[in-house]
Amino acid sequence: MHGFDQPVNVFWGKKMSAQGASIGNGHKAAIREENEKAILEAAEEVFAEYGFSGASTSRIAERAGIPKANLHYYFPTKEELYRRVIDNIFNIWLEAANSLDDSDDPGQALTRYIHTKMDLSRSRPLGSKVWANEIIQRAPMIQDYLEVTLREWTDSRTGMIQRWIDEGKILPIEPRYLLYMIWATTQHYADFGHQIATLNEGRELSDAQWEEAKRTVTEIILRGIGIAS
Amino acid sequence: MHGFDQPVNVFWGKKMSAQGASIGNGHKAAIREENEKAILEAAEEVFAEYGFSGASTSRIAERAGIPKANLHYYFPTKEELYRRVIDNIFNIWLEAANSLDDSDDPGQALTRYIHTKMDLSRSRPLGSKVWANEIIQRAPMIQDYLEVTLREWTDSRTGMIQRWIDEGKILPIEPRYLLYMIWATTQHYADFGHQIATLNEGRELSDAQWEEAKRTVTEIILRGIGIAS
DNA sequence: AACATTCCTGACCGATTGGTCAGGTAAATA
DNA sequence: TATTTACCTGACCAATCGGTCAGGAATGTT
Repeated sequence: MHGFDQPVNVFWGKKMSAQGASIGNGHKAAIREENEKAILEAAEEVFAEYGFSGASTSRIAERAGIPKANLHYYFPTKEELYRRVIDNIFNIWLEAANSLDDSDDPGQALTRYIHTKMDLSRSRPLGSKVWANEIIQRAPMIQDYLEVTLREWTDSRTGMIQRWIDEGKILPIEPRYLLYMIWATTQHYADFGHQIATLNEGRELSDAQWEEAKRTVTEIILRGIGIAS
Repeated sequence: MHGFDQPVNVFWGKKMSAQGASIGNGHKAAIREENEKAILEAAEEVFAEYGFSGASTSRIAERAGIPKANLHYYFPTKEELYRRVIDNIFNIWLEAANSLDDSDDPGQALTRYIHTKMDLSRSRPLGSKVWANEIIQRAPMIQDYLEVTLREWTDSRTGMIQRWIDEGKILPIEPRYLLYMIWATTQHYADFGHQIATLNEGRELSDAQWEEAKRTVTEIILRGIGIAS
């Protein structure tokens, strides 16, 4: 993977070629920041594709362009690195979750939420895949997230939806299964993006196709719960 | 994992304890059938949870209750075993796919298809998970299935849906995205079953809850494309 | 210039990986 | 009963795994 038996001061040259040009200011803190970012990005890619057990630290290091030992300098264990990746993903998820609130009517609120989730599936598909892998594996690392944060959020939103039903704003359906449907449908475009691309003559959805998908999903769900469009 | 340094003819005793009582007729063919079945079941479990790269043959053998060497006697390579598992899953998927046909009106056809897919998610969640893992990993093993069989099936069904639209039986939506929505929503109950159970106070959905989920999903989708219910 | 701190990495470790093989046992055939 | 065939498995293999470590290089501080 790397050369060996080379003279010692080739290190400098190797470092440059491995890490690329520096970003500007020469602080140590900047080096740290830069390397941690590269590692976290590579880790998200590899964890998304292979899951926690299937991912190898050497593969992550390779994709980040650094030796494995250097990866372990910044992130002592694979688990620690994985937790950092999961943390980032969950925070992004939380942000999207906030877009579903009670500030306006059901149609606007749900449209905004569905669009936010769809956009997230396009801009950050890796996060969704890491999450999917984690759930498929029965959430060995994030069970606490599910039991606390996600449960509280879900309870509050099902309550909100139930109020919409009680006020006659939407048809009576079980709120939980509406939420699951929105999650499933929007995240499908990230998790199953490869299948969708394959069925699209091997190409990723174009901007226009993406907009049409968003529109179709939103229309079916809103009309499905009795909101005219 | 297994004992060692034991007298040779303990083999008999070990074999019995490892494989349990024989199923009846003592054909060699029966032994083969029985062992292959046990291995395939264990493999589906482990591949579902860890994906291809994350799964280990020793773990599969352990779960099947046989030594790893015996697993490799029946399935020489991990890849071969994986292909057999994938084959089984795809055949089941094909069976479900046949339930979406043109023999009756859109409402009945789609209701039957959604129910079949939902039932499959409950009875065979592992298959769905193996498939999900494979797609997330960009389908290294089943790309041919996607490009040929799945593509042909999808093209024929989108054509059928488009005809329904042209005949004014359902509202004009892009057929592809309707299919994706059905796949996403129904398979979500298998792939994300752990998350759903966690949000259900840690319990799997009861029979009644399952029926309500099916009803909710079907209602929203049918109403969403303009079929009254 | 001297020193301290942080960054960096080849070489290495024990454990586990997918897979092999010699040599055994059990069943089918003759 | 003798022989062929299929089944079974402990022990082993090279490769890879996650992780360590000694020690050199680069940077920051004085």
